[in-house]
Amino acid sequence: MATSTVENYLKHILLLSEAGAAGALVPMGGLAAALAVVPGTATTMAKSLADAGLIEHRPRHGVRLTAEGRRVALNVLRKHRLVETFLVNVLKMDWSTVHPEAERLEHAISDEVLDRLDALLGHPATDPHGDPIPSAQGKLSTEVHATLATCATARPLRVVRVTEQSAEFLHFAEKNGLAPGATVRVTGRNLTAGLVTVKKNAGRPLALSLAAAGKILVTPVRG
Amino acid sequence: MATSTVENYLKHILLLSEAGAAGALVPMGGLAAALAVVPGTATTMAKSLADAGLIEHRPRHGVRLTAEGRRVALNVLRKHRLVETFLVNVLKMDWSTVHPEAERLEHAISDEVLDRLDALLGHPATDPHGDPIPSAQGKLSTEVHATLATCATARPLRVVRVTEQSAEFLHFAEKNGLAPGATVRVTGRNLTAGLVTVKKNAGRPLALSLAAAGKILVTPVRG
DNA sequence: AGATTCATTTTGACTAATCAAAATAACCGT
DNA sequence: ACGGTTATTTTGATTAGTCAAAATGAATCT
Ligand SMILES: [Mn+2]
Ligand SMILES: [Mn+2]
Ligand SMILES: [Mn+2]
Ligand SMILES: [Mn+2]
Repeated sequence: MATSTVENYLKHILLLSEAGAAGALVPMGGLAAALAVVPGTATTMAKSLADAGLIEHRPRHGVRLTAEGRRVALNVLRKHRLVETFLVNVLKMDWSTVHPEAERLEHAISDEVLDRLDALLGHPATDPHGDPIPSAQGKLSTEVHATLATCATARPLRVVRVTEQSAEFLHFAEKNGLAPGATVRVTGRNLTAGLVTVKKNAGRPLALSLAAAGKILVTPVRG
Repeated sequence: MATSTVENYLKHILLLSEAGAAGALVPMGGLAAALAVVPGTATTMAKSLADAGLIEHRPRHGVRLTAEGRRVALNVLRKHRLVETFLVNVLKMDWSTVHPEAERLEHAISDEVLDRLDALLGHPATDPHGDPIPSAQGKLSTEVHATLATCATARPLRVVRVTEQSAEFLHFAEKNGLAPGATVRVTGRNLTAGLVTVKKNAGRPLALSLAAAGKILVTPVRG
């Protein structure tokens, strides 16, 4: 069985490669940063993961998951996101606090428990943050969404995902009605000032930095 | 934070000391066996737990939990048994398979999740095996029960606890109507042959070894 | 009491995971 | 094509946890 450490490396390689261009190598620097280890540690680990056939390591360039590594990573990610969903939907925990819990639980639950959680929750497609939950068959939705920093202005939008796990940001998003499911409109965007203004249906306008706006993924409201 | 290893050592010291005489030292041999490590490993660990103030180590004699060690051990045991209860009552898993799951989950859930599970389950007093769940305040029921090997014969009894976690034995107990809640009577007991015969209300008699019978704890049926 | 047995501790070695700091290779701008 | 900047890898050391096997102490049995 893969250790928690190995699972974390694989999961983060998956997340970083999903974030980057298709087929691109994940550089060691980014991986080390994501795992909060020093670069040399990531290199050492990369060598051993490559020996185990879980990743492909192009020295000095980066790493990529093998088919087997991807399978393991998707399983861990599925556990992570289903656990978050369970903690919020069943235990009624706040969506801003469940990430660190899931970070540990993802390594502790069996596939059997995973399946039962999935059934209990009604086979959800996304977790409380709108992050897609890999299917039992290992399919991970790659649907690409606009963000408050890039979407069309003036038209009504539905928030579908918040790509940040810090409690601070999640609290802020919730407090300001920017949690998944909410409806908003972008009323202004100033690229040079790096500022985005949004408005809730009947609310006061809210200003966001481009960086913050880029973390709120939206889709045009059907209608 | 205590590592999983430390938590396991403390939990097993607690279980062994509850099993033995009050105030008695837990010998290293038993501890090593319970943890499935070689005796030297247990000794090494005992020294470091003693340094951390979690146990008292009388070299060549055994170990005992300090107040702080007991507090940690009870918290882990509470997590273990509440997790087992959750897995059986909510996820509908078989009582014979939940122990190994809980063995890992007990180290992964926070006190926050623990409290919410406890509330979700309605503050249960015992887990699916009848094992008492330590209270949030750290009280562990020490109620002592008769077993099928020691109880009065002929009179109707209620099974209250099964003190074995192997799937084999639990399966056997369930298949033969000896799970907690069941009603039985001891129809015969031959100490020299080491055999106990029990009968379910309207069932065929069942023969058990004294060793097996000693693992089924019972209480006289109120009437 | 003395010798034997048994449990416990010690010693030396190993694996997984990590860091600090030095060495090295790739990249980039001129 | 060269030199400098930056990312990556190497090297040497550390910590937690473990085992095998030798050494030691406690207990038991004549
Ligand atoms: Mn994790
Ligand atoms: Mn999430
Ligand atoms: Mn455990
Ligand atoms: Mn139990």
